[in-house]
Amino acid sequence: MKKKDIKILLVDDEQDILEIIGYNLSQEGYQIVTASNGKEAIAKAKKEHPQLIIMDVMMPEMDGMEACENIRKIPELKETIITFLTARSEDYSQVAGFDAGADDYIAKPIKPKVLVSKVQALLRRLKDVEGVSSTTTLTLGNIEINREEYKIIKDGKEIILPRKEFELFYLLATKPGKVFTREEILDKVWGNEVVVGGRTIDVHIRKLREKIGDSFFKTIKGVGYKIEF
Amino acid sequence: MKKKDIKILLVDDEQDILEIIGYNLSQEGYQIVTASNGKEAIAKAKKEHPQLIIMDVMMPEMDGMEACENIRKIPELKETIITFLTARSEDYSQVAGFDAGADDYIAKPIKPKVLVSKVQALLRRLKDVEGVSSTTTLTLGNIEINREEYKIIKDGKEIILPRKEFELFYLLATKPGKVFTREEILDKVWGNEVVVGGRTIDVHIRKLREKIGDSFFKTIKGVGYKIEF
DNA sequence: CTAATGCGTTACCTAATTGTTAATAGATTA
DNA sequence: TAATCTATTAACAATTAGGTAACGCATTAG
Repeated sequence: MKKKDIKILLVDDEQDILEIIGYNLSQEGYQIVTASNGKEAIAKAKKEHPQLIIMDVMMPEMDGMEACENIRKIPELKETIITFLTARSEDYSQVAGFDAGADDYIAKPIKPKVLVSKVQALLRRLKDVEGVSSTTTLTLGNIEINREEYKIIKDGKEIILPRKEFELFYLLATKPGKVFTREEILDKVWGNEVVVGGRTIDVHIRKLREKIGDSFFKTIKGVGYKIEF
Repeated sequence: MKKKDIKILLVDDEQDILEIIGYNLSQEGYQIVTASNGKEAIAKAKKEHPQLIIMDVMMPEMDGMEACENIRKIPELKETIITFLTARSEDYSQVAGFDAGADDYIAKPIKPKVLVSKVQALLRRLKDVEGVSSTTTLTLGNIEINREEYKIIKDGKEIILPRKEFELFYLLATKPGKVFTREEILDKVWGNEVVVGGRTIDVHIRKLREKIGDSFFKTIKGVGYKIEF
């Protein structure tokens, strides 16, 4: 999905904030729709079907929480990402927003640049959904890989892997059967600038074999490794 | 909250009254539980967690006042509305009832219709609390988190947490199992421009481990923390 | 057949990360 | 205003992850 196809609904009772945030986001290429209270927000959300709603918590007429609850009840907007804007002082209410169905919250004041990168991060979630890996978990045979919880479950047993091991395993698991060359692995797991010795990958593979099971990992000599289920 | 999810505990030593009131309220769709004396009332209250208790003042074994005081001492029942049934003559006891922790009283005899509307009015109070400020408590296993009072109840014991600790705990508890990265935690609990030292999160986690129990908190090295029940 | 190459394995070292405690300044409350 | 209580930091301890060296084994090219 291209940026210009993405519609963002901004809801705040302060005109200034709508303008500042709106300006910055539209500079990035997003389509911006605004509303200045909860009721208006619901109406616009219904009409415009935005992918993302950024909403102040404290507003006249109908506050953000209530509006959020209402929006969540609209079937077409189930997939919409809702994030709150909250003043830093009222911090506990931030967390409270989740009950109302919010996906995230952002503390005010926020620098435009930070906001933009936050929005991008939030929308990435959306993209993923439309792309390939809709779920956070990847299931392969009797093994379940949960990116969110950073663990894998094999035959119901939970195995927690250190970062690098997890990433290596995850990489291989994204395309079972595909052979990943050493170069490819280094590139994706270690990053392209890091230089490590020649035995590093082997050692990590070994640890995975130990923890997950030898049989899953296949060495293709002179080429690299692959995973098989 | 729907009517059928609302549980009302009726306490009176006269079987007739239990039946009449119980019938009328269950016709309205409420769930009814009964007890015929104070002791039984406490036991049932503990077990059933009613939202509303309607209790006669004069009863054998243990009277309403005493039962009320006892019920008020049970943390999980802090939110329960207790109302007394009193004979019109003994009006002084009405006032006394508030000391015991009662929220209201109803004069006997009362016509069923009047009673029903009273009950509805009382429950509206409850609804408001749960509606506007969204759910007050989050329950996870044997731990109940009460956002309004910045405290948690574990195995019936109340633990009061300072703000930051509470927020951190609450954040983790919103998604048990999910690993929250340090970045994420800082972002949500401390806010996006606050800069704190590297050990701050650890220290807070440590305090939580101390107060709530070590076993709930899991460190994923190189990634972050998560909570498990 | 033998050397060369590539991979597997183990043990170990170091750097990074987290745990713990105590001290201090800032908030809050009585 | 004094008396707590909180949040944060600093300093140091403990732990763990990541990486490497060294060596062994297997395969293969010559």
